Amino acid sequence: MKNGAATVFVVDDDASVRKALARLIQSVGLQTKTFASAQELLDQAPPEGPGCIVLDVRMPGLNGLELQAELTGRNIQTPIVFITGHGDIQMSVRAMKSGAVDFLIKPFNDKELLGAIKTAIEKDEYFKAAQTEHSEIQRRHQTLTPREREVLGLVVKGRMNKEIAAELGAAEKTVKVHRARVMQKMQVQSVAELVRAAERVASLGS
Amino acid sequence: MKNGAATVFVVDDDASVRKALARLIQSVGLQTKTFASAQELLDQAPPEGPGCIVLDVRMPGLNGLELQAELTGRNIQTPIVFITGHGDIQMSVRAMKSGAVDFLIKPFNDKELLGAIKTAIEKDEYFKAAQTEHSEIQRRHQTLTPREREVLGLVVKGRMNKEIAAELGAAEKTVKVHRARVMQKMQVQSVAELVRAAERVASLGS
DNA sequence: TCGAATATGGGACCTTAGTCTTATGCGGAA
DNA sequence: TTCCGCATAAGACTAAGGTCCCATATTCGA
Repeated sequence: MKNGAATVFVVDDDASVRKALARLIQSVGLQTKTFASAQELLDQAPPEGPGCIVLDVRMPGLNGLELQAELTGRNIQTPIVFITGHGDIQMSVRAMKSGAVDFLIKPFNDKELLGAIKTAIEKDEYFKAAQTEHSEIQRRHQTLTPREREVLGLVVKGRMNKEIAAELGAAEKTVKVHRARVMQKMQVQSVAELVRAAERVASLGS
Repeated sequence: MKNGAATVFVVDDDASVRKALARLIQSVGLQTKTFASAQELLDQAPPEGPGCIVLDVRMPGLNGLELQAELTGRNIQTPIVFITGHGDIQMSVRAMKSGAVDFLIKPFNDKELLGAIKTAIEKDEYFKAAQTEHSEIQRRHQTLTPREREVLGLVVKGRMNKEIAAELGAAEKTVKVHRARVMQKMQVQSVAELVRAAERVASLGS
């Protein structure tokens, strides 16, 4: 993975820790942005490129877990690596259940952290790629008219044109017209591709 | 979910804890089986119906994490709820990263445990259902001859018979024959269904 | 009120896919 | 050697899908 373009967002209220983390992370060629509090990160626009968040659990103001929840609420799923000096098991379990990539306790060795960051960034890259593809298909699906969506639904269920016509109370000819437009708008050349595209639309709500 | 038929496997080296857990779990109508050690559980045949494992981390012999790894190695993915008196964060994180449903520390309240068990059983039911369907499709796929598999691959890519014929160096007529047999053996009536079936085969290796 | 988007559908054709029957060649197992 | 599974394929259709061009009706917003 070309982690070179990735950015690691470091959130810790201790300036010296931020500095040390930034130095370590930069030493492997990653970009860093540091924040002294959860709020500072939230005020930032959501990141563009791939990246991850390295987050201290205990901080004044919003703590790490609260920030994680807030990000989830805003539908920002940048992977999070927690670090902490004084954590407990409940905290770590809660963080992991909420999807954290790792939860490290200080002092941790550099390799551990860098390994977790690498995993997190790869996860983000993978997710963002899937996301991009998915939203493109979603966009196309939204250009369909209601009737075209109905036809699409029945086509991907394997119905024949005549069956679709019967179910919708229309002429087979009309179904063909809708169907052709669906293929055009979804930008697919075959039923097989159409089925795959439709599966992805279905997989994340309409 | 009809958790009524589900079985909870309790593994703890302390007989009094086993007894208490069994009583609690049975009080909500679930079956229990208790084991004094990881090895005892492993000696048992893998469970048939839906269920989950409630597992103490610290035990003589194989500990909880080792048992989890061993089960994973044997491809048994019954969900695990860990409980512990003396755990640390590393342990909990490792358990969660390996897919544990929850990691509770004693003393926990009954609702917490029962909630985790409920989640775990639902997960198992969901997984087992998907598993069953998947292995059926897999079974059908294995009845295909090598040539039929090639044709299947190209059909679900959206290729036309004539294209498939060209790619395989065969007559279009022959492709039609293979294709018809593929539809029969995979027990589908349409290309749409075939694509979906093939996706599932592809999703878990050949 | 007028044009754009939507849904409808006929007619004419061509291309693909599917079915049924029949048949050949090959290689391995009994 | 004989039979079976596999791959091959032609002939003769039937049916299903796709593509032109064309035309009508409704609705809705500018």
